[in-house]
Amino acid sequence: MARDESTTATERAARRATLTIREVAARAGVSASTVSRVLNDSGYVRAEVRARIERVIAETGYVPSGIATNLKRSTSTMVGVVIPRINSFASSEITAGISATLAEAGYIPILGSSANRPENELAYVETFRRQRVDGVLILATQLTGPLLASLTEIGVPVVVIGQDASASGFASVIQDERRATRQITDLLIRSGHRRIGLIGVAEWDIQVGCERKGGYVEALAAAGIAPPPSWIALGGFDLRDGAAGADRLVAAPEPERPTAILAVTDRLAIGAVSRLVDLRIDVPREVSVAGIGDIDVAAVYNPKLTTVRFDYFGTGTVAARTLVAMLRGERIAPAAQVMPFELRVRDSVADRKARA
Amino acid sequence: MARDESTTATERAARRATLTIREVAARAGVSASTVSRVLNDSGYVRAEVRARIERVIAETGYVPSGIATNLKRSTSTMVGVVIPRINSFASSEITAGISATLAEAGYIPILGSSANRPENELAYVETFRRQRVDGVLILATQLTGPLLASLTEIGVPVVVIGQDASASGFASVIQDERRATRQITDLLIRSGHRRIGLIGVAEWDIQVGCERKGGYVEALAAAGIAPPPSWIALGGFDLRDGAAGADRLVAAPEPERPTAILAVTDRLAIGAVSRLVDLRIDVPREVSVAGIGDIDVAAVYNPKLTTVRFDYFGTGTVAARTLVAMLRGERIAPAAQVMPFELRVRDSVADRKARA
DNA sequence: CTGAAAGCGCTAACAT
DNA sequence: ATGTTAGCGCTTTCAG
Repeated sequence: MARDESTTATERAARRATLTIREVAARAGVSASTVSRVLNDSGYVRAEVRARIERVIAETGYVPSGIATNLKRSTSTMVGVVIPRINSFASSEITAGISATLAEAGYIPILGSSANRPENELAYVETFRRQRVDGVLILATQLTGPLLASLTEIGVPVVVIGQDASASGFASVIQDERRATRQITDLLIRSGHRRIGLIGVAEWDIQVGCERKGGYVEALAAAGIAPPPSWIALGGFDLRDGAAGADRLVAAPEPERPTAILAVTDRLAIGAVSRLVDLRIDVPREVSVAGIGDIDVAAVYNPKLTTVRFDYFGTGTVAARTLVAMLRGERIAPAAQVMPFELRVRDSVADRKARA
Repeated sequence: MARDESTTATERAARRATLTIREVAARAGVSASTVSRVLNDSGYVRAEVRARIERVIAETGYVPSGIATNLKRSTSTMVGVVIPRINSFASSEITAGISATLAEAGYIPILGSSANRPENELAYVETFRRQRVDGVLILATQLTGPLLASLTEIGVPVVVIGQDASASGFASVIQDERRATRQITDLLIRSGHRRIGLIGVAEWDIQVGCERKGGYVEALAAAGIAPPPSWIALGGFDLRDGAAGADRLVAAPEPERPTAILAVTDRLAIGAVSRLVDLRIDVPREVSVAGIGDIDVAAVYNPKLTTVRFDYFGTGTVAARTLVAMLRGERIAPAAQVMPFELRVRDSVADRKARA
């Protein structure tokens, strides 16, 4: 690819002005409509003429303007996707699932990564509305009133991920956070633990903050256990927050010091284990740790992490498929589809009954 | 938000047909041009008239069509982003950096996740071209001839990430893969290791497959070491590939069995360590392991992984900033910007000299 | 300060 | 089988 080094690729290309369908038509000696017909393979075109047009297209490298087509057809083949943080395991898996499904159906995702700021989420939805996307997929931190209003007024199909917005009229794809958390907490209880700490996150996060904590509390309550405040450490989503949580829980006064810790996220669990190891506290012999999510490294962490698996990629796939169905005109009830989950019992939880 | 449950949010919204600027103008008793002026805050509009128009806009919830604006102005405020696999640590960090920077500059990313398929990469670039994006950011698996041609012909600014395409006239943002790998290999050598195995990936991947392997070979050569085939295990990017690689290297005949393993990726390193642990081989006492990349869990893995840190988020930021500068008309030379890296010495590599 | 007119690049009746 | 015409919804001279 040796070239004139004094110009950039971009400069070279810029010299060739972008062709229009009319210019292609002129060069082929036909009208624009005929070119349009071969472009869209619609209507009748004599084989000879079609060949001539195709040759001109090939020679000139003409690419029709999607913008003009969109304006004319009043569709855009674009789907707006709002994600809180693209650089997290769950979000990126969901996005991958969405992207694959959308691509297959001929739609292209335009992405808004909101950095967990509700105001950004609203701003992206507004942007999508201007850009006249054909549909919206949203994984929102918080479904605030204005956001819901904007989603309603946008006037195109919307699928909400992660939160049940069916009461507001939106098809939703959700995880059963509460039940999953309850089951993993039950597992800890069944393993003979009674003093079970929680490393959680702030409660403005509906799923992870509220639902998961709720599941934990419910499971304990069902076993007749009422967790004292010293068992609960709330913070952010960072690995460090996991470490800080471990510090806090382990510092509880001896009679109530937890023998097991449930972290609402695998990352938090890993942060916690790492800190416990630093503290020379053996996991799981002295303290058991369980996570939630089953991120990829959970299975190869040392010790291998006991957790509950959510199928994030599948969640993205299901949401995108639902949207595509709506886009095709199928009438989808505004109900919530609940994704399945699965306990993954590995090595980070010890059975106290066996020892007792 | 109690509502009539028999209709979806979408259906309710669909009843309101989308307004046009002309309808807004009619309601405000002015012409479309005047509405356009207030929309874009251009030219003069009497305060009273402006207020009237703004009221109509607020009441009707009118949102101008970005598509029409784009067609008229022949820009799109959209930037095409091609990424091999959105659901990987490095890619998602890069994308996050891109997304944040682009948002700040008023551009919105449209995303193509190519699943590591060169043909998809080309297809996305073609799609971007049709959609008349204002610029392209591409992290390609392979910069094939057709891809390069397409990027040249697209006629808008392009920044290539991860590979030096400056010879083809493209501004590029790259990591110094070879030098980084060479340095971490040197670290292993300085720690007293002579038999150093490599867990690598197939060589169609330029950066990770070729460059990193090259750095490893160079460092060994400089130390007068010629790695026999039994030291090199090539595979994919998966955690399992790391485990498989560990199996292979550890099975080398005793006199040449590696005392240290360099995995070209932290994930591979973690997969390898996990397998070694299963095999009851102590890391780092019996076998040292180092990775490359410094993914977030590297610092909290058990043992903490010695690796080299690349700033992926920053890479995305720099690439996006470069593109934005080009978009603003600055003349950017088609050169490669090399991102810095940093050795991260932690606990997974043992010093053999100390013991000897 | 405001309106009329032209047109961005394409498609889709409607003619022929 | 092909061309003509009339816009899609907006912006932007150019007049007034």
